[in-house]
Amino acid sequence: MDATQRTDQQRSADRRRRELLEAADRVVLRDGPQASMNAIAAEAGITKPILYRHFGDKGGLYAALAKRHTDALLDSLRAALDAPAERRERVEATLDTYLSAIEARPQVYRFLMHPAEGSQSDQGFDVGKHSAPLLRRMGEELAQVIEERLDLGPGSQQLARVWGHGIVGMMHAAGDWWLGERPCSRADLVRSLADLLWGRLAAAGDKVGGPGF
Amino acid sequence: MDATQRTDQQRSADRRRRELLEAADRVVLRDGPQASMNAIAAEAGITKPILYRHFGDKGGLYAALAKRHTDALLDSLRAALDAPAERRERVEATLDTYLSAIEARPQVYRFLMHPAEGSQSDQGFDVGKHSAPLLRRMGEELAQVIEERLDLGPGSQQLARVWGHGIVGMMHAAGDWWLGERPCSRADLVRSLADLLWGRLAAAGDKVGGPGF
DNA sequence: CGAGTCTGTTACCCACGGGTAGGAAAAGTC
DNA sequence: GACTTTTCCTACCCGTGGGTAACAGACTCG
Repeated sequence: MDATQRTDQQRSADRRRRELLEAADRVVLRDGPQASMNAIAAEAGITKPILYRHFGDKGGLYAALAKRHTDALLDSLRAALDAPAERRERVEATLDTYLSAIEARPQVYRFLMHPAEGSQSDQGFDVGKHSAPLLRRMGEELAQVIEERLDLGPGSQQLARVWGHGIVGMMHAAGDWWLGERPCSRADLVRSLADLLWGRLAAAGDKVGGPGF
Repeated sequence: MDATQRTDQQRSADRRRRELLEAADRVVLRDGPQASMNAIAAEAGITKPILYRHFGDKGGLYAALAKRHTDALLDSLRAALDAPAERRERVEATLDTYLSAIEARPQVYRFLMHPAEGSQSDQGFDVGKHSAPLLRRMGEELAQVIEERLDLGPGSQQLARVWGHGIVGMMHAAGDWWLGERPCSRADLVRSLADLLWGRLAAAGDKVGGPGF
């Protein structure tokens, strides 16, 4: 049990771990949030006990998996948010980044959004609650960016958080619906959402002949 | 099997059905989307086969349950949306109506939002897809109202749908987050969201000293 | 009274999914 | 080559949950 041996073992263990996570990825990509440990083990070409040796239990695997994707997506979003451009442009870039991601791997993001679903033994305590599901994390992250950069007057912190979560929810729901129906191009969707955030709802005139909205 | 007998039977069957639905309600209220047929039968004081006689299968019960609440909530929302007041006031009333509802019965609405979760035999076809879960229906409904009453110029139909789903998602996510953390009063939340829809995001000035957002 | 039916119950089937024990096999060790 | 140790797989346990078959009592009707 000397040092070099230790590192060798750890190296191989890490490699294995990565492989397993990638297999899990593929399964989630195919089965969505319903992915079972059996299926994941099968996909990885190994058997369940190994999975359990590596991740402890299902929650552990899920957490590892979630962390991976969540971090990746959040990095992309931060990049879009930090680009040197006008505010509107950056908002559009951020929306587009998110939509591209869910478009490329819808099942994965369904899994990330609702980590609790598909589990039956986790009845007692909701995994989603303490694994900080993607939506919450994105909301908080966005809130922070807003609060940092915008001058919102008194109560700005509260306001920023509400907006953060609200905007993320808007993005998510619109994205979900759009994925299902594909009623327009991604660019159109981005523009429409940005328009909404830019106050076009309040600015629009009442339709002639009808009761005002 | 003459006519009056038929009606008697039907009457009693209907009453029973209502009782069962109310029991199911209570269970969902307690257990959320994980409510099982066993639990519901127990709560109703009867046994599973009766449930199955009345609703066919789990999907049937879920659909009936969902329809009930969905219709009720949508009616409230329509009422708020149709009130004789200014646009901003009506938007706030609608937001407040929704938030009151989820505040009163959070588990029920978690169930309505994600009808697919907690089911294991429905793997093949997603119940949520054809039972038009609450979020989608609200989105479409709102889209219709927007499109009917607002003059949005060319592409108004598309725009209205995007906005409908987007606003509903915003409401939902913000509501979810708010329920979990209670960072402010309902009224504050309503005002903040309305501000967001009114374009304060675009109108806000950059914070002095930082990079613009 | 006896035949059919409606209602409800018990008791079960079956599949699934998380999680683990215990033995086979492979790899290192003297 | 025999002995230990580690690694991994087979085979299973257990709880759960949807769904059903088969039986038991009430009620009707001839």
